[in-house]
Amino acid sequence: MSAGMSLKITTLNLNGIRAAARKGFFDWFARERPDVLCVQETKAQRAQLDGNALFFPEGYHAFFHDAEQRGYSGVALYARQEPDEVRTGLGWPEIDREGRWLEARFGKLSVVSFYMPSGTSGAQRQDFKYTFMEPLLDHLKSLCEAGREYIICGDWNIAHKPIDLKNWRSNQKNSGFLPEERAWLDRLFDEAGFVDAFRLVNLEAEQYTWWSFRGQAWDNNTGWRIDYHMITPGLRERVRGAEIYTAERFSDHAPLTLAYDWELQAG
DNA sequence: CGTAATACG
Repeated sequence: MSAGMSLKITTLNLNGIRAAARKGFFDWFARERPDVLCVQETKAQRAQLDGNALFFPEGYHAFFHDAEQRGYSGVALYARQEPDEVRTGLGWPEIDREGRWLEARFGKLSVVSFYMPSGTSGAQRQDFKYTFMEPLLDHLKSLCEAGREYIICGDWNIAHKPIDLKNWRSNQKNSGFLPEERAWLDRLFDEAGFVDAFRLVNLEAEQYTWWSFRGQAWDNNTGWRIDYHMITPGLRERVRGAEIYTAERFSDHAPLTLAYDWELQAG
């Protein structure tokens, strides 16, 4: 019987870390104080943030994996405890130059900030997404089998089931809810063994994490659940609370926080 | 419609 500590982890696609900061995101972060914060779409280079204390909050170690292209993509991770090791990228140049993967290792637990390519801008980017998904599934399988526990947080850019978006009927031919993408998530769960930690503890409808800026999507709650904590099966029994924070709006996504019954090992 | 640079989501 282990009465472990609670580990609180938040993920959020910021749609620009500087814009999110102007909207008060770092005030929320300071109030909420998760143990680990995973963010995506920083849309900034490290050099554009250096020297601004806002982006380096007291009590946190900050790590960045920027895209080569200015103002584009990029992920980051903030941790109260210093990780034993940080790995940026997957070792795949096509993906790594877009800054989409950052892993922090704490003992036998890894926390990843991940940003799946979007296919919404056209066929070329959808092909890029599919071309990446194929080897990624094998890679995720190997992670699941490696004897470590993983919490892969981020914007996966795929809604899994009709319950995960408002207008599922009209979106079946749109990127993010294509049958092939949904089947890939099925394989992530059924073959690789990953678990959608939020869905494990919350079975309600209309639990969205993204709303288009266009029209009145936010006001009408016309959303999609495309941000996830994907966890290895060993963590299944350790998921405690789950919350999507919508009281304030820092970007087109909402912060997704889960608590785990887990104590980080001292480095 | 929004971020951040003239593309991408």
